[in-house]
Amino acid sequence: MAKWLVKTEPSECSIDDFAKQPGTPIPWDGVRNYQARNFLRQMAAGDQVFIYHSSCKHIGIAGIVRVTQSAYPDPAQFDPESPYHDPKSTPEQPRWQAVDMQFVEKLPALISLDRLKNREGLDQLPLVRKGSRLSVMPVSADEWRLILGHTT
DNA sequence: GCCAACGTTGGC
DNA sequence: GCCAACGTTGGC
Repeated sequence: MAKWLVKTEPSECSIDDFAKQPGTPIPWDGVRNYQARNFLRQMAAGDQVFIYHSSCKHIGIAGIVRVTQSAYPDPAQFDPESPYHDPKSTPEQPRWQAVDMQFVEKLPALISLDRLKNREGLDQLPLVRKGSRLSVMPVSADEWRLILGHTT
């Protein structure tokens, strides 16, 4: 089972929004970057995903969700009213994908970006690489374990 | 609010 | 195909 990390602004969708509806799949939509989209396409039901809070007061990994539905065309791309509308997308040739995810757990304590940067073994994780803006990325089993492993 | 780094667009 | 201009991301 593959593992992943996704970034989100908690004002948009936070781990608490998942926690409020523990049995309900929430669409992960609005991804408008090709590299991130390609990773979305590789997600399978059952995959676990770190939720990372960005552009906020407490930056870091806040919890875990899991994929309940693999990639399907993101409806927002067809909606002229949506900020995620893409006029170059058609139902025959959709450019963008969404997946559904649902709550697994909120971490007892946020794992801060600062801590992630200082952890050995995470140098290859795009999240901590200078200038990286990738919002959906794979996490290896080793990285996953390192991230959860120690909390000091 | 600032700004470095990045991705995309479009003229040539 | 190049690359300048522009818009966005995201930490600080």
